[in-house]
Amino acid sequence: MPGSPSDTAIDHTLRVVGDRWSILIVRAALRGIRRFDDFCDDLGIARPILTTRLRRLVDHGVMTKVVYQEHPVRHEYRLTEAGIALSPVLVALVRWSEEHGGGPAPSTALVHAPCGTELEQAFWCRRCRTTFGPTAIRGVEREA
Amino acid sequence: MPGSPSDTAIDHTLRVVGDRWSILIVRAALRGIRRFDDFCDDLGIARPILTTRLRRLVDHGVMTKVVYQEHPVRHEYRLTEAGIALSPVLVALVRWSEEHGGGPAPSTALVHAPCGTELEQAFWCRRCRTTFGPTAIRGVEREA
DNA sequence: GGAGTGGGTTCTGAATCAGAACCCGGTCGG
DNA sequence: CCGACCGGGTTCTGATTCAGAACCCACTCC
Repeated sequence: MPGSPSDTAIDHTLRVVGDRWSILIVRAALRGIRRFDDFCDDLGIARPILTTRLRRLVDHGVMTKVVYQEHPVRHEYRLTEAGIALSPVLVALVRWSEEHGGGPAPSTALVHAPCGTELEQAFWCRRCRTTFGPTAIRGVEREA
Repeated sequence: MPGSPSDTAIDHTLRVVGDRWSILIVRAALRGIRRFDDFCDDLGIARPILTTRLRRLVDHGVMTKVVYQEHPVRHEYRLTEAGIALSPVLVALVRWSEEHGGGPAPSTALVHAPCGTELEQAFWCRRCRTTFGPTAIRGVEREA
């Protein structure tokens, strides 16, 4: 239901994060990882690929490269607001992995920080003040 | 915040849908596309790649290949329940594309079917009965 | 029996991936 | 002041994967 033929916005997004590594990099960053070598170790990604992925993410405003000390110059990579805004994608993927992905169960659960209850992800209609599932979604044409 | 180092469930999922095409194929399927050539035309994907992607999606239970007529035998590809359950990922991606993706705005809006209001996607805590954003998420270790 | 249709497979070359090795500026210990 | 080390890369090399065009085949329709 999202979009019409050759709707290119999502296509553009997938060019940025639509490979096996970028999403995992964002996920690692959400867990607090910031330094080149830590990404390497955590993800088991080859260094050259990490280089290109980080550069691409920076170019597209998902992460920023900041100097955290001079003498010697050292950088770290942080998520921007836009990067943090990818969380729903991550959460949706984690959810789906748990329920349908097969493979080993993840070792951590995602919870609502204030109360510790496992979170749910839902579609929300502000007019009806109700949550609903994917079958209640429709796509409508929007004027250009 | 999702998961711990080398949490392989999401990794496994990304091996299935973590390329530029699979997600777009699922999106097309959600729009009602079912036949090989229609996927080709709609997505502008090369045929051999579509072949491998469809096979992979079928192998992993995201889609099924069903015969919709004999004489001559014709198949179509439909989403399974698991495939439909990928909607939140799609929606999250579309949302992010609209807000942060740059590129052209999508031509369709996603709405709550019964009332036609544009939908929102949120995290929901059933205990607190409240929605919240990504900054209120925490990951906790789960016992094996 | 010739054209058309659905659903592919087989060729090519180009781009991308993965890993190991190397590099380079700076700092530290002796 | 010399060698080892660390963070953050780049450069090589081969194995996959991508993309596109062309081809194939069973079947139907005219």
